Amino acid sequence: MIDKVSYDCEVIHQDIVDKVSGLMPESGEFYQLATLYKMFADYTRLKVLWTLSVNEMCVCDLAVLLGMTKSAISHQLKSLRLTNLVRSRKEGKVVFYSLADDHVRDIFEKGFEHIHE
Amino acid sequence: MIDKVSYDCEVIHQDIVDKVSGLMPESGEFYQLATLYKMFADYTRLKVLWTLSVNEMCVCDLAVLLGMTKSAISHQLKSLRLTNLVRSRKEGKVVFYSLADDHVRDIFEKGFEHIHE
DNA sequence: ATAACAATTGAACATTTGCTCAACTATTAT
DNA sequence: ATAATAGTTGAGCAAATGTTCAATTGTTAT
Repeated sequence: MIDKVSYDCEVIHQDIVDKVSGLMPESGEFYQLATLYKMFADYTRLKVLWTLSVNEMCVCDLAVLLGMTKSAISHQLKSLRLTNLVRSRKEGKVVFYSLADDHVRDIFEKGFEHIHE
Repeated sequence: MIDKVSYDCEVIHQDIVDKVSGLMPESGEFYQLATLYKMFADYTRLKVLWTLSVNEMCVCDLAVLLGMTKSAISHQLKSLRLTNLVRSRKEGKVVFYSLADDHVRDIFEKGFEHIHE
């Protein structure tokens, strides 16, 4: 959480550095943001998120659909739950997962726009 | 690059799985997307990208601004170059980096929206 | 009670990742 | 030519990450 302070050169363009420096969000914001994008940065989690953006789904169905074990899926779902991207509801033995809100869909949209450019 | 095919259960809700399965993008799309989001998923790269979204900047200034060595920054810039998120122009000894296009800004916007919800 | 199945969990392991360090290239100034 | 500085690069290393495996919980059916 602490920014490193060692560097190996002097500023070349002080005006630009000062300008950007004055606008920079605090480091906590960057940590939160990095944590959010980390959830999208793994192949498996990405497919889980995309799937849930289409339909709520239980762990078992996700596992079959994505060709993984329930355990692997469950571990990833836990990460997604802890970062508040998905929520779950239990119905008997079955746990259904769905997106926590619509931001995920927005983020996907921008991502697809970029790779389809 | 090859999807695993082992899983440890049977589909429970065939209708849902079929529906989602029919809409699912091919795996290459997910790989591209994960690669894109990976660039946003690291604290340092995220700050580099944010900085460049404000102003073009040289390696040395980035290093001082972010409190890192030129080497560390240069390695990250290489990743960002290889994924086509930034481009560079050389002016004498100095190399200036800037965003390759506006998608980065869009993706940031959605990310900030989410963490500020 | 017992069996069966959905889901979760923690430890172990292999892979990936980001930084450091030292060596190197390229450009400019003396 | 030589020195100084901006930037790049590859190897090495420590930390983080994703999957597997085995054990466990919770719920339903017999």
